[in-house]
Amino acid sequence: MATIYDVANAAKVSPKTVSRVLNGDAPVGKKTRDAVNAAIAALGYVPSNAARMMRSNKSGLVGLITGAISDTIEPAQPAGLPELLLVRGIQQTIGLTGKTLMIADSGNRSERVPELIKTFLEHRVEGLIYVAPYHQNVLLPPLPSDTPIVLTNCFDEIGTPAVIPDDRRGQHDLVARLIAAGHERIAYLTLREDIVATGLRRNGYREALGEADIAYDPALVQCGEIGSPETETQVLWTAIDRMLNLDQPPTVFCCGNDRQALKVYGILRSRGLAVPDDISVAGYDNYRVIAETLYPPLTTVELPYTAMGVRAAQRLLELISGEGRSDAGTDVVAGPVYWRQSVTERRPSNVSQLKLVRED
Amino acid sequence: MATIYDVANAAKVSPKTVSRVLNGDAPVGKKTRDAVNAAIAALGYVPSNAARMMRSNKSGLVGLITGAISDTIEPAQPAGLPELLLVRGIQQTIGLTGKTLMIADSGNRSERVPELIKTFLEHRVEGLIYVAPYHQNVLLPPLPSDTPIVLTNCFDEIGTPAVIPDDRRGQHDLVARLIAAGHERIAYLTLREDIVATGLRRNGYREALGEADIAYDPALVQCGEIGSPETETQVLWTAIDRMLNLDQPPTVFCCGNDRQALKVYGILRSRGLAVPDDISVAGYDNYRVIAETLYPPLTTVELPYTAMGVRAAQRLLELISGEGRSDAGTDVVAGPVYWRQSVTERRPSNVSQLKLVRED
DNA sequence: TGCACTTATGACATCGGTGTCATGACATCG
DNA sequence: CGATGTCATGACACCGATGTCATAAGTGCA
Repeated sequence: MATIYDVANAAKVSPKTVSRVLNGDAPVGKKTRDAVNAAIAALGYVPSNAARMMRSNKSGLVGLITGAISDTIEPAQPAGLPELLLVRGIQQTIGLTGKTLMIADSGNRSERVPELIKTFLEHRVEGLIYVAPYHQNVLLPPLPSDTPIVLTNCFDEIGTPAVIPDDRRGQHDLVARLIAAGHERIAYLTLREDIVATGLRRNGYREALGEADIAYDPALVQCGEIGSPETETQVLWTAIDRMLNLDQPPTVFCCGNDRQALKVYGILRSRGLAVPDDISVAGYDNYRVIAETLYPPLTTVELPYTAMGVRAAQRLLELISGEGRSDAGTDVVAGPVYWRQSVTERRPSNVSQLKLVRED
Repeated sequence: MATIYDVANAAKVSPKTVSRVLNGDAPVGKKTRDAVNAAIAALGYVPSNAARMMRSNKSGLVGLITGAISDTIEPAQPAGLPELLLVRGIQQTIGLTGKTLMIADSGNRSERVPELIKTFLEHRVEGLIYVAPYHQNVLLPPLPSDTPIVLTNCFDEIGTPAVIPDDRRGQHDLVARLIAAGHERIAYLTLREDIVATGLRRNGYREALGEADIAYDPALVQCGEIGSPETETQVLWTAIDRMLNLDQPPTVFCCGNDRQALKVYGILRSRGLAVPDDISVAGYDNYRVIAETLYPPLTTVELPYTAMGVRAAQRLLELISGEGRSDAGTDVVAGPVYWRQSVTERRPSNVSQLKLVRED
């Protein structure tokens, strides 16, 4: 690969003059400049970032650590793709600044993370972003204090800058919207109990009910994701069955995610129930391939991965430029409700009538 | 950030000795080594890759150019995620070698590609991988001859090393399997005419029919993806309708991809047809979130993105190490058929009976 | 015409590592 | 006991850019 000296020789000038042409930091005579540019083109010269970095100490690199790309060789969950939207948002934002994103993958084995961080530090990245595959609590090894880091889709307990989804508000807004559409018996099929989102979303669900003076009925809240993936359909089937046989059965099923909603569509139809004429269904995530493609399209809440990625990258850029504060804490990002045809609009007027009837 | 000189001073040795401890390229006395390691730990020293690279000319970097991460700000296609499995396969394979992957994103605007290539060359990447979001023909700007490149999910007409999916064989194997299961009237809802895969897959479809001496019936092959995304459901509905009203209606619908199959499930059920009892459905891609979650689970062919990513990375590594040949042409990767409950097994014995009946 | 000033260019040191070669201290062997 | 070889270590140059400073040529103004 040609160097700046080769170019200087070919153009019969000093290396420093070539440098000036490249960076435009001092005026260069037109004839000289043309000769240099001609030499650069003829030799196919591309300046070396490494040499440049040695003097400037600016690498122009941002490191991204994720388990999202290859969680395992054969991912247990068939989902596990949407969180790549986070990477998309980050890449878009970082790319705009002219910096280059380096991606490393922990394969979701946290013991590999320190090694990846070391590689990034060797490349003198200006900042780091850590992306978790789902909303969770993490604990990362300490970093040198001059390298900022932003956690994305996760948080820790020492106040590291973080960007997480607003699970409580998402579920709240969806349920509030269902209530506005006239639903009162709102079933909720949750995700596994041990994930952070489940608790937050149930809070949102209860909050929305409370605001509408609807009593919380534990019989309407069941986990739809117990046990192994193989038994999942059976678990769902049983939970749905139980709820449909209640004295006051639900008029709508809220699902833990759109994938679960897809399963619920199939189960309900196998029982001869039409969506939404006999029963409404709502999801979570706005996983578009499912939500928009399902027939009828699925009402759901956006899990705002792309927006979170953008926000995380912005925060990191602020930290790098010195504007941001590393103690500014956690950003919570909410996503909108997408109202589609999987939920019926019952008339609000009917709602009050129903209430009256029931109060008789 | 501490340098090797700081460490040398702290350990009271020469920088070269520190270098030897780091790289183990020459024996170092135990006491000296311990002192050096202590100094490294105390100062939090991390060697600079840039400085290292200046002498060694080995960057340890591989560049990946893709439009797959952010095709546009608001992707027109709600799909556009599975091709990230390519990135996953590449990352896995590159990561094993200790090299670091740099990712840049063209945002699917090809005019940005030269700029991205330049950035990578400045970082002196050892090789490049270009990933297309779907199987297509591309034309990249020329590269310096000492930087190898592998095209993935695309190819060009000048014989650049490439890895593409075996669309013909995938569709062939699926149809052959359907025939083995006793199906003869096999409908085929294709993707858009202008994409490479459509032609190849139709060849595979015809080939499989030919091998079983089943006549090709153009009435059974219709494009399911004409016009805008909004009208897609309508187009599908019409195509399905037309085929179901044939004198000899199909017993199975092959879809252009799993997403289309998901739509077809909904349409068939709305017409009161049960899958698979009344009519069978097959997809393409093995997009697991859909194929495994659909009820009943979907028979489909794998579009072997992860395997292709692995293969592409392997080929690049061979080229970098000098083993591979840059004129070895195009690798075609086939994926297996996933046989699930969306297709009925008709008895082969019945098939011959049916044939007899028809020949009467 | 001479002096101050700008413009265009080059010489040289420097960034942080590593390759090459030299050197001093021991160990081994005839 | 001296010659030879091995081991541990250091001095120094070099990789390819760029910052600093010096200098030569040209420009404006008194």
